[in-house]
Amino acid sequence: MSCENNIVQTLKDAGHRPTPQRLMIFSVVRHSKGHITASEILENVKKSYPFIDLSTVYRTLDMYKQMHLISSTNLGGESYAYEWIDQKGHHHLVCKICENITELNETFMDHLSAEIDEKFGFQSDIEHFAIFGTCEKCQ
Amino acid sequence: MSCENNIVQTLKDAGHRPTPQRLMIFSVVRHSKGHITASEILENVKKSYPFIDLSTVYRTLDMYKQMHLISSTNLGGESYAYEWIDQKGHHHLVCKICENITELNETFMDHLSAEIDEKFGFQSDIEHFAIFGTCEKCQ
DNA sequence: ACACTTTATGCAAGTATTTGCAATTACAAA
DNA sequence: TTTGTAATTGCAAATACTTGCATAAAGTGT
Repeated sequence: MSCENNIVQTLKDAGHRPTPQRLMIFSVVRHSKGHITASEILENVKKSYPFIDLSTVYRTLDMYKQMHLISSTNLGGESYAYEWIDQKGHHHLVCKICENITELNETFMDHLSAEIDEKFGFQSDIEHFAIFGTCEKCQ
Repeated sequence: MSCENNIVQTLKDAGHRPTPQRLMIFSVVRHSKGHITASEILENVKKSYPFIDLSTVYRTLDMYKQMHLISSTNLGGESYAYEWIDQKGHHHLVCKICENITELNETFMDHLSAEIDEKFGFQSDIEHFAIFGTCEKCQ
């Protein structure tokens, strides 16, 4: 999948229209370092196109999510964190005491995924998980 | 932990007051078969005490959650599903196509938990997880 | 270019959940 | 019992996200 360069084609192939709003939202999420919230996306897109509505942002994010191009995660804050999905999904350990977030780029989830597929024939979409708990320092 | 009979003592031990509202909410969640939503809890409690407010329900659920007495899960619907935690946490496989939910009472998550603890010294609270994906029939 | 069909957008109103605050209640100390 | 203090409640208002609907834009055929 050539998500990087060819979002227009990717959208068309999936039967969706490559509207300016969708491309702008793509661009903001794609070039944001790490997580970004829906209203941050809105503010960013508004710099180039002030008339965009939050509902369009949410609808577009939903669409990209269904296409597995972005992930959304509840990281314990008040709003969801969105992120462009690169090659390997990644996960987070969120400490409920100090609120620190550790990245988990390992293949832990791949094992789990494989086990679930084997036992239940269920293909899991584990692209981005947040696991809550207590970190080493705070125990 | 004697969650079943002695909620009053459990609350006191944790430094919380066993108010009528909290006991009623406990009772509704404890005796509900399976998942229940915040507004279902509200409606149930209102049968005995019509003046209770939704915010009290949410605050009480948060408190029980922090005490690890209940779990809350986004099962893909519009509102969160709450559930009393019994001995063993359990998990769900939610099919995004047919929306069917499979229970996952196995120890899959225990392995994962142990691995994370080993590598990162991070104690994870994995009591109730929902894993989204595609079930066997819908693939 | 023109007309036609379908999809996507913006707006306004809705739902789920959270928060601030003044009034009330639980509990402990006198 | 009475009184004082801190926790808890209900209410109202806020926030995050979703949905319905009329208009506008995109894609297709002529």
